[in-house]
Amino acid sequence: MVRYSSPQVSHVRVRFPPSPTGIPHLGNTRTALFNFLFARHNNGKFILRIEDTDRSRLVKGAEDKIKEILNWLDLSWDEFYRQSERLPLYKEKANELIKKGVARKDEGAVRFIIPKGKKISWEDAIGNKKISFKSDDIEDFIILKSDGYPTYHLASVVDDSDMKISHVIRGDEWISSTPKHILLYEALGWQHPIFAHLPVILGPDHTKLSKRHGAESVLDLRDKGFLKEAIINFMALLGWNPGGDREIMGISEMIKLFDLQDINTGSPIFDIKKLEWMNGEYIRKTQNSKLKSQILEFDPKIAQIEKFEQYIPLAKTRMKTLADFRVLVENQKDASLNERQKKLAQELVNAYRKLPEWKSALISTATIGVRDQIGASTQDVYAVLTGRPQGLPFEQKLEIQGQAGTISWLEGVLKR
RNA sequence: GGCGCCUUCGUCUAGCGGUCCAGGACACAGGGCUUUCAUCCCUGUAAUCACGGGUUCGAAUCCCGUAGGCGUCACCA
Repeated sequence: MVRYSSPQVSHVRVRFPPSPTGIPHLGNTRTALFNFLFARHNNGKFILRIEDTDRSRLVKGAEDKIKEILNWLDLSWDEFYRQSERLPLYKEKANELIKKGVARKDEGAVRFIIPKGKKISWEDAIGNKKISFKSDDIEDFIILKSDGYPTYHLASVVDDSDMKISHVIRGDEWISSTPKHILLYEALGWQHPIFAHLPVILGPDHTKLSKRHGAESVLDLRDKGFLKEAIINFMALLGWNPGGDREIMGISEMIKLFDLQDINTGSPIFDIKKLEWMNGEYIRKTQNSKLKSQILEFDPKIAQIEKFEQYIPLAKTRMKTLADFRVLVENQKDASLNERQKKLAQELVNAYRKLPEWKSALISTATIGVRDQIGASTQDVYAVLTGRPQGLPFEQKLEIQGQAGTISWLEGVLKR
């Protein structure tokens, strides 16, 4: 089936509105990604809005972390707002609602009055379905707290209108709040934006993502050695399918293909195995020079390993994450050897000393010769040479490591 | 419990009434390549399309129920 890019929607303005009460997890970050993709696909604006209206739950540094995540992933925003700086606007609207008789004072707070016997419905852009609620099932709710700050409901409606948000793309845990928002839009005489409620990502235990699931934020994944390109690609494909069998896709390709119509209605489950595979795919297709800087950025101390960059082509096909590089390149110093392996080490030292030239072909024949002469196995060779049962192709690794370095390593092994 | 959303291999998904006794990817198993481990290549296991009723010549695809899962019922977002 031939697929075409979906047509552009005009005047698209979307927002990502995290509350600075913690570090966004993968699910929240994917919501940001989808908003970003939608904005860029339609040549619209992507707005970052900090929803800091709950003073008691503010976490210091959270806002910086949110920005760090978006910046690292290159999800750049076009406009920035902070709700705590817009208090007069919310207060004004709350008062307007009181004057209209649709809100009332309640112990220092302001409560919105739900009209009776109304049916509230909207067409949701995810799954193209109509969702409806009865107003009688909803209770009067607070819109302005006694500390003068608005609740999410009032603030988001006022801001989305003020900022001319065209599409509200958010997690589907907001579905049951949406009728409240629609009622507010109506009471204020405004038209509501298009709603798109994304199924949330679940953990392996089929419940909401949480700390228990390990890698809960993109920053944690980054610290484990995952590449942003892989994370973005993986997150995008959780719940979104651009059609066909395409899996490995760059951000520009995603922007070209993104369409709310292609987002699934069911909740996907986060499976780190697939992310690991995808990360490996990205590592393999990254240019060596770029991989070098990524490894250095991830683990600056790698620079202390002599000629480390020469190992990159060898390590590339054996890495799932950037963290794997060190393990591949560095020998295991405290491995214990049996008698046969010690003998192998001794004979190897003798053989290596006699080599006229330190080249992989010569290293290889010498090593295999000793191995067979002693009756050792290839696993023994790796155990002796690296301290691990397997590793980078030894003759190439040894050539890079150098004759002197290799011999002193083996002598160290023999002293244990 | 009320209200709402969801339901195709273990997982991500394709599928929009016939070409599907359901295709791809990850994971897993076996094989090839190979001086290790990988990469790469091939093969395989795995979904009676949650279940039960309809509609139709024909349903994974449409309709209705049931079950299960998830979400939400705060002066949190």
